[in-house]
Amino acid sequence: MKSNHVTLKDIARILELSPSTVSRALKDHPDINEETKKLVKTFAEKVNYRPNALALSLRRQKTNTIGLIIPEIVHHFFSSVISGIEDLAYGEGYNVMICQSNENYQREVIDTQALIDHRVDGILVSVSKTTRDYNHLRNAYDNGIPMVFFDRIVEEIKTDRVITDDFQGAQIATSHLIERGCKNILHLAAPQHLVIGSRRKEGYLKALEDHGIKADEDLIVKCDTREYVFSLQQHLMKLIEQKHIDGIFAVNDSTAIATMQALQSEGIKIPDQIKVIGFGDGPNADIAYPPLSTVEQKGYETGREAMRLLLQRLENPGIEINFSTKVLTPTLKQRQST
Amino acid sequence: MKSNHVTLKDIARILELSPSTVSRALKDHPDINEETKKLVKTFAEKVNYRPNALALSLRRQKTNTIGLIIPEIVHHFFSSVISGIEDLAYGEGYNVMICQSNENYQREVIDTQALIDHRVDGILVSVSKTTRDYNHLRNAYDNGIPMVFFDRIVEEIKTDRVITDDFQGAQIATSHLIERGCKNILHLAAPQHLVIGSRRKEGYLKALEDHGIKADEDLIVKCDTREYVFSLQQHLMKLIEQKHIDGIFAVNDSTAIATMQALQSEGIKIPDQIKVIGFGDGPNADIAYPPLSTVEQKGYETGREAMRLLLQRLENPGIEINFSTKVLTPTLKQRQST
DNA sequence: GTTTAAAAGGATGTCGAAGTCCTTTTATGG
DNA sequence: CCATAAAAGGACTTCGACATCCTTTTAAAC
Repeated sequence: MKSNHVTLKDIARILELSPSTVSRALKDHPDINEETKKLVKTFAEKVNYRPNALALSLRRQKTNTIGLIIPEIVHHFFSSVISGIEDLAYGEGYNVMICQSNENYQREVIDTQALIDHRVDGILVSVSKTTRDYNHLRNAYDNGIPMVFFDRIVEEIKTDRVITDDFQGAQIATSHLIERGCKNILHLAAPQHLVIGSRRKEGYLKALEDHGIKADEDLIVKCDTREYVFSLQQHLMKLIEQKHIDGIFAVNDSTAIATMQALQSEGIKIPDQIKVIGFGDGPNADIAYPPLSTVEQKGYETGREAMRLLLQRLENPGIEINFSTKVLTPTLKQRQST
Repeated sequence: MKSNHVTLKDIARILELSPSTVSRALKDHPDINEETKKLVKTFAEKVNYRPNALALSLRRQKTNTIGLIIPEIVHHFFSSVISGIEDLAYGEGYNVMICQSNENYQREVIDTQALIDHRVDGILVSVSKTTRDYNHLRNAYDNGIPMVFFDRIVEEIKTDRVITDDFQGAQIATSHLIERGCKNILHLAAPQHLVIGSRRKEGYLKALEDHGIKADEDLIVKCDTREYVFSLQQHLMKLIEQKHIDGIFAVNDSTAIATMQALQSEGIKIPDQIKVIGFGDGPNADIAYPPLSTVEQKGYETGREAMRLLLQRLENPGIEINFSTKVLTPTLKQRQST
């Protein structure tokens, strides 16, 4: 069993024509006789001829492939992004080459290089958490490959971007808790060196301020994973009792869900005694008990927008378009936890 | 900003050498003087020269890319599979081209064709639920592209396979329910034209038989998605009442979880009144209320094994190796729903 | 009967890399 | 001093598709 792809030359040899003629017959070139065209087309169909994409790309200097660098496919947000990108890309005749950095800087560098080596027409990137140096991306950029950053952007590199308004999202979430009657709201926060960490905290503080509630530094706890919640369980319980916590805004859904589970194991009723809200709206929110209210982060739209911005550049080569930043506003998705 | 990739010819022109010399200098060919080599290498490094992967693939008749066709990336099982595949592939110098069929036959056909067009060296496939015709895959096969099926295999095409022992998994799950005291066990099944659908049903039946319980065709309901559960809710409730159902084995976790939610909304206590077990063990099982007992399906291992089988063929071209089927045995993961 | 052009198709070069073959220069042996 | 070979590097070809340029045949025009 060996590779046996049919080429133009093969067809030409068998039909006793020149490769040029076969090529033109297949693309309805006026110089070719109708009879000949029919003959060639019928035969090509019969032997299942398909032009070699590599040869085409090499010749055309265009691969019709775009590269995607993404931290982790397992996260629902990112897999939704992929769908958004693909749906648009496919429609326009582009393929997507997906690379998973696994939140690993080294891998991200290798992936970027692989995409450049394959001469992708454009790159969509969401950088890994561990990436501090951006030379690999700048390199792609310098090679003239259009790039669009989404979600985890690199501020140092000026290009198109698609981001979620984390500040406003957090504000919406916190305001919602306040409107549902919460007075003492705990915020489980992400590390402050991450943009989402600080922005979401700021939104939380802004909402408190807007409603005339004094912020309390003790009510902001660094805790952004499921495991973290359980290891802090004792501490959190003490805090809840001392501060009469009646609402919790967690920086992401899985932390929010773990928190609900921890509280329930201590006999606390949700939402009656404490209301909980998350951020992100993956499918977990629906599965949790009670279903989790959260702020919906639009993965599919993020992908679509990023691809749209990229296509704009690819379809208008040579035309200078000012870089734009698309900000998506997350929306409240109320369920039974608030 | 235009594409400005450096080529061998560019380097040759600037250094006033021939392209051949530059090519050989870069690969340490003995015919080239050390001085020249150093000159070329230094310069190549400086201008960030990277060979064009397209040109290389065309010349070598090998792309070092393998194609992956997968139903839906959002599913935890499949994204784990991807990780398993990538970890092995990267190490061996292969890139992975991921295509998502979205459980859509048409898309799967297009994806397969795209992979063939790109002349991937091999293909890993898990077929979509809606695929009934396998000509697109047979086509790839006839083109001499090695294939490995995983999880959702096609029995008609003889090639390497990696599957989970669905029969045994279902048997383990059902036996577990019986051992926990269930007498009337409902099975929410996948379509029977899917191998996982029929095998899991058979495992369920075998477990009943082993424990001397008579099977009842009415207790096998085709229902394999979250949405399906809610649309069948009335019907299921009637069935549960009439048949005194005390245990449910769902063909996958999300169906199991949705079922628990549906039952709970009708006031039924889990596991006290009805015990529920799923299949797959994604991260959702831990989040569900109560945490879902399930049969652990090994996504990462599945991907690794599939890639391993494919590599075996790619690294031994021309050598005939008998097709093998690797069967992974799932294990019981008991939580609080049983 | 010759000019002219349209119709139909072939030959050649290009994209980028690299293997095969060929040429030039220099050194060594007899 | 010539023969021979090693050292160093260039020319040519190939992978597959296709665009550009070139050739042949035939029919129309004068």
